[in-house]
Amino acid sequence: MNQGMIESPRYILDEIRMEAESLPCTRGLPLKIQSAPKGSGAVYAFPCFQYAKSIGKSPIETAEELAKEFNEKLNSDLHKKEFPHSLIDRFEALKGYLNVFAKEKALLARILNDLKDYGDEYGSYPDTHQTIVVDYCSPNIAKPLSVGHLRSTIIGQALINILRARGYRVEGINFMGDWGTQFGKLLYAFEQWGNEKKLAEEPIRHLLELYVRFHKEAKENPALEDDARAAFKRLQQGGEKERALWQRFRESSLEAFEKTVARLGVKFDHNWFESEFEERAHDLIEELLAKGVAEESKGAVIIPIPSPLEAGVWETPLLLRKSDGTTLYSARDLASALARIEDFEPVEKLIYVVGSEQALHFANLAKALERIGYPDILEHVRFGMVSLPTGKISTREGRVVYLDDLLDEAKKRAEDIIKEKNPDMPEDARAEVAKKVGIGAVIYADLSQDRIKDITFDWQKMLAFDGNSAPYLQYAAVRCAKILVKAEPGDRKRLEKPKDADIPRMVAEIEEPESIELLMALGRFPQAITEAAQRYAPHVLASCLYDLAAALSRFYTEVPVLKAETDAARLARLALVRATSRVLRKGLALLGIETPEEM
RNA sequence: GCGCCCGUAGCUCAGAUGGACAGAGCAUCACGCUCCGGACGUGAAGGCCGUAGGUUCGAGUCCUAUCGGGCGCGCCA
Repeated sequence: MNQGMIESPRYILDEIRMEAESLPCTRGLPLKIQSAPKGSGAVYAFPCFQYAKSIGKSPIETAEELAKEFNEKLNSDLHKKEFPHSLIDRFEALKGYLNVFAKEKALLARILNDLKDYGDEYGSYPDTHQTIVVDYCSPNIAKPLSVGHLRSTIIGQALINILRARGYRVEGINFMGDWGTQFGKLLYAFEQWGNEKKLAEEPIRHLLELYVRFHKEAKENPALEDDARAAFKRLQQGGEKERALWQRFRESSLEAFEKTVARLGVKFDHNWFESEFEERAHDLIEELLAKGVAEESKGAVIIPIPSPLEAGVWETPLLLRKSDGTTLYSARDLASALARIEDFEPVEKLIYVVGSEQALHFANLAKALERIGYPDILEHVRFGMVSLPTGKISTREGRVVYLDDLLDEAKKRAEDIIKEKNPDMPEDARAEVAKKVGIGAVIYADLSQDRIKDITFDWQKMLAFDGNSAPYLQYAAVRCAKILVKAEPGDRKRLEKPKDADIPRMVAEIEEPESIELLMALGRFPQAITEAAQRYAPHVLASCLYDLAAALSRFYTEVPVLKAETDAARLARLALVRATSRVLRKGLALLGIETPEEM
């Protein structure tokens, strides 16, 4: 969505890129800039193959010629006037690539400077004045949160945080499924087998029991389905008894959901209910019929979807209203989408963090919105299915892992490890740390990989505590914190109130490859936020943080901080450690993961 | 039957918009604390990127077939 957006660069790497791209000689040439590979020493590169071909020369020769020309331009008075604080040192040709080298010390100084100036805001971007509405979690009442909803919730929350850091105004909506024929089933089931006391004490478990029992009995006796439909009809028509009971299902469920989700650090901006769009859906259907967007078909109301390939061929339509006159989920979803557009006007995007299995529904919803006048507004941020080693998750058949159980187990395993690694930690502190580490591990296990892939649920993997895992990142942050705690008060004061003059002195001290690599890893953080936001891909941020933690671990073993040879070196390294600590914490927080002080 | 998604090291995964030798973690083997916490670091081994064609100066990435797995396909949500 940000592609082509012109913004003044806020961070150093973007600035270098802009400078390289705006050299007079690149204008008009078919040169695309890209990041240079890691060990090359360059920051950016222009591949010259295509251009070389167009002028009929070898890429190697072309790159060499361009390097010569670019270097001349770089040293010209014109360029120096346009970029008085130029950050590009030189261009070098290598194997058909034109590599852009930054002035290393200036680059390092700028990163340190950005870190100092922005403090905790480092990596964040200014307000874009654009609003994005994110639909996530969105469970069905009467079903407990299973590990499937875990994905929507943690991906959604991470995206919300990342988009906000990128400067978007975000409204997060939890859209509760509290309407539809299934509530007829529950109403009927409660009348038959319900237990008042259980409903008050354990609403979700009880509703699930009723749901499962209904389906079991309905298998033997299909007539129950009719009873359920009748019960739902009474609810729709405002039957007092049904209304009251349904209201109780709703309230107790929402309360339970919010409690569970709070354990993941998630709090919804808005709780919307599907049932509240029933009336609007009816009105909308009439309006769309009148406009000719919707039409009747076999007694139902649909929005026809033409095939993009063949004229006259129709694909599965978006079904709005059943032949019995009741609205369908699609209609309520469409009405709610329009409500979002109105309530939060102007809206840039409506994002739905929902599993891939609903791809068709959202593709059709997007086409419907397009016909109503909102093209390109809906974005289905899909993710793969979670299955269990024993097979597909099935609430009806009791094949589920509940979110609460998973989080309990995560905490327990983390506690065992803390007991082993850090036996002196007092018990109450241990419980608190175990919560952050265990739940962090669960969140990271999901967010560290591309969301599109299916996941087979695996305790081992969910609760990985070493290697590329949340605890590894948290551990790196904890090591930083420990160094800072042990630093002399005088040093800490200098770090708190740095002077501009400190920075050149620090840069002069940053010489070891581990230190430079660490600082460069810090420099890449802002770009990771941009890319993660553009692609709706939290794993881009996760992998940037992993690289940073790995750089810190190498730095930690190779470069002494408190026992540095000189005062100046110690201060410079302390500044690196402090910045790393902050960035790791912030990055993890964006993913929805807390960092303990010790572990 | 049609449509969408996935297939990269023994296992779990990065490699978006085609580009410089395909990278991590786990597991395996070998190393490393007189020094800020070893939930760590260093190294080794491990790959015809499912298969076959094609486009391109260049393909893990794009196209076409094909195999394997997942999901979906009008009155559920």
